[in-house]
Amino acid sequence: MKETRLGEFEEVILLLVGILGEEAYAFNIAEEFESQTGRSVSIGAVHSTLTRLDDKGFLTSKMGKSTAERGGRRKRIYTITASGRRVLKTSKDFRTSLWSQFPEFAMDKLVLGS
Amino acid sequence: MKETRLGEFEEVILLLVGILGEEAYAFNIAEEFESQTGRSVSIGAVHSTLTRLDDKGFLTSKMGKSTAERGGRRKRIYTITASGRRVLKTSKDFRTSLWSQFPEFAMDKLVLGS
DNA sequence: AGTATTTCCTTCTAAATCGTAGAACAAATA
DNA sequence: TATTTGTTCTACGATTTAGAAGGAAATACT
Repeated sequence: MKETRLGEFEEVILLLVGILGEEAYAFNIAEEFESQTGRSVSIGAVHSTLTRLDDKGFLTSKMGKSTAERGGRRKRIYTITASGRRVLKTSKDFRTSLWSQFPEFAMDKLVLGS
Repeated sequence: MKETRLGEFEEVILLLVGILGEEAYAFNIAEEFESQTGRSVSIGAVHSTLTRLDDKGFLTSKMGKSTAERGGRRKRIYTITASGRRVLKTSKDFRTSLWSQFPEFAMDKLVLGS
């Protein structure tokens, strides 16, 4: 429950949990990660990070219902906490501030998504 | 010279080097870091990160002249490389993309610096 | 002038936390 | 029971963090 720092991988995973909403469970997160970054991750990496994020209080989890698809095992669904949102926001604001001070990126503010 | 991943602290330090320009030497970077983040860093942390960033080819360094102030020892000035710029840009674009997908942050795009 | 002291800054050493991979295990359907 | 979806456990390398040790230039002191 100690609010420590957020590593780079941790931050991405936390954001992905926020983006995926009800679909935020390890396997899915790993797939989303790969499709968004193009780089591959091991499922173990995602799981241990999720656990660490949970320990820090940035997210909580609950077991979901098992679905009716073949092998559809019960999933552990993760949800971002208020504390998690806060740390993400802080991180975002900080980076935005830094970028705006770096001459080369300063004007990128207006060219989002290019 | 292997272009590996960029940790969260590494990214901030690299950005700070870009922002500080000719004044980018360890001590100064550490001070700038503290004033911008409010969190304290040990000088050793900065130095080892700078060295690692150098190894990865994201920045280079050269010894500067000693200044005329008391104790004004020669500084090692760091400069960001093209590869460093590239990795920062990639990281920035990636984060921007993720944030825009997180409902809660999606519209923050227009409210920079708040 | 010559030496000690202070200040600014880097290098080295060590330890804790984060990031990564993959094997082992569990539950549901066919 | 075989296959598929998923989680939990075990380990190790890389990043992050701290602080001690060392070194050079400017100032203070005799």
